[in-house]
This record gives sequence, C-alpha cells and structure tokens, in this order.
Amino acid sequence: MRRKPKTFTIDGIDKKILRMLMEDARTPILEVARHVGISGAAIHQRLRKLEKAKLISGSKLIVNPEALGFTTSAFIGMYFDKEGDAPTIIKLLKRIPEVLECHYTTGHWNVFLKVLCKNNDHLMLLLNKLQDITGVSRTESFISLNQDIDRQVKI
Amino acid sequence: MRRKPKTFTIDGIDKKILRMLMEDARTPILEVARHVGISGAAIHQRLRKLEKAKLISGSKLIVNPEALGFTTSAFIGMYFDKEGDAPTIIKLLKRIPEVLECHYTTGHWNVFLKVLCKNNDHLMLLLNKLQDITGVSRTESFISLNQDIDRQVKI
DNA sequence: AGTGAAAGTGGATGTGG
DNA sequence: CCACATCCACTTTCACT
Repeated sequence: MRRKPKTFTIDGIDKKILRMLMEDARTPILEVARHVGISGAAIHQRLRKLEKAKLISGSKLIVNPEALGFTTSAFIGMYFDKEGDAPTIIKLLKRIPEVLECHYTTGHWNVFLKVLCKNNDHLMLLLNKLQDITGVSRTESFISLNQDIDRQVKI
Repeated sequence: MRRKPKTFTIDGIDKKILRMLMEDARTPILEVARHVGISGAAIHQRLRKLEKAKLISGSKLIVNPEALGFTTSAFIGMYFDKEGDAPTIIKLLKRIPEVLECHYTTGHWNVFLKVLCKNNDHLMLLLNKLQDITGVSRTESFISLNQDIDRQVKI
C-alpha cells in the first residue's frame, strides 16, 4: 500500500494555534482567536482541518511523576538472544507499567527502554524482572539524574 | 531547604479522573463525571486539589511529527572534554530545536539526548552541528527505527 | 477561508447536606 | 467530600461573504 506524501502545508496562523495548544491543550478557542486575530469559528475550522490531516493526534493531561513518588528515571538497552524474540518480548514489556517507552534501535541494542521507578531499589527490582524475561541476554542501564529539556517537535 | 515528602494520597476516583484526562485532556468534565458517577462540580473540585498538589502539571496538544515530515528519531550520547562544560553546552542544546530531551546520566555519557529529524540527511547535519560544539569530544547515536510503547506513569 | 450570530453545552461557583 | 442550581463562558454550527 503506497501512501501519498503525508506532509501538509500549514501557514503561520496554524502554527500559532498549535504552539498555543501544545503548551496548554485546554486553552479556550476564543482566547486562541484573540491571540491570532481571527474569529473563534475560524480557529475551530482550522483545528478540524488539522485533526483530519492527522497532524493533531490528541491531547494529554500531564501528570508530575515526582508528586507520586516516582523520582528515578532511567534508560535501559536490552540485548536479546535472537532478533526473532523481539515481538514476544515487546509484548511482555507492554505489561510492565514502569516501561514508558520502547524503541527498536540500530546500534548496540535490540531495544531501548525509558523506564520510571520510585527509587533505586525499585529500579533494581525492575532490572531483575527484565533480565528474567526469556530471550533477554543482557541489559545496560543509564540513570537520568536530571532532565533539562523536554519538548515536542518545533513548529 | 528541606521539603516534606511530596507524595500525596489519591483515591480511586482521582485515579479514574486522571486516567481519563491523561488519554484526552479535552474530555468534558461532565463526561468524566458520568463515567465515575459523581457530579461535575465534585470533579472540578478534585481537579483543583490535584493541581494544587502539583500532581497535574498541565496539558499538551500532541502533534504528530510524521505528518510534518519528521520521521527520524534518535538517541545521542555525548561525551564532554570536561564535566564542567555541561552548563554551557546544555544552554546551547536548548537552542537546537531538534533536541527534544536532554538528560544528565550516569554511565558512559555526560548527557544523553533524544532528537527528532526529518530524515537521515537531516540527522547527519545535526550530528555535525553537535560535534562542532566547543567542549564536545565525541557522540554516539542510536536511531529509533520504531517506537512500540509511549505512555506516562501508570496511575 | 473567514465572519457573526444563534443555539446548545460545559465550566465555575456558592449554598447547603 | 458531594449534590444541586445558577450564571457565565465556550463550543459548535450555519448562512453569508
């Protein structure tokens, strides 16, 4: 199945709308309208257009993990015995809530995870759990002591 | 400055509210109310309480980078000549829009980046730019071929 | 594409249980 | 901590430009 080029031309007004809502998805449309200088109805139409073009894929409430006691974030590179084990292992990883991201990567590892734990003890338990998965030969982990940048694609 | 333990007790209703809004921050409060079985006013009060407790740190419109032509995501580990160069280098990294995340890490690297580029050529240019930063001695990069999991902390 | 207004719905708040 | 009722603001749609 061949797809057309998915890139979509958006103008300066679209950019302003997106930039505002990327910072706060609950900003009232009328406030956006005042900011960009067109009517609320026009903003509404543009948002529908952007959604239809799949440029907007939703909105999320952002929770602060630290307030829930999750203070240890880490990256984990995993080596598998066989490349072919990947689908099965990934299915298992999806069931582990501490795993926030899972990437297939080039380079050293088969997959690369971003995980979130309450503390170092919790992370140790998680590492043990990951290493016990059948088909996992080795893991390498890197604790994130501090995250200085966290943002989306620049519009 | 010593801080009290920031963990906060949230009950099952709070969890249901958060889970719904984490999937779609624009879900009407009244719909949440119907779902959890209490009034809209009560949901509103709980949300204010959760915000005051810093458990909610905002909401974001999620844009789909692929629809904008950004199809190459990668991780980059960076080595610095001196640890002390970090603040200066991080300041420069903040000005590079392709850098979406920047983590101080234990282990191999001084910092670890998540970047987003349009394609491999674009990534190459970015790597050159990063390597040209004064104080950067070496970089290692891992292209994410596919991301299978992307979520927030489990409530 | 954008405007303006109309109609419906949801958000915010205070009083009371 | 929650329900109910109120008021105001916002969303959504439509006819027109």
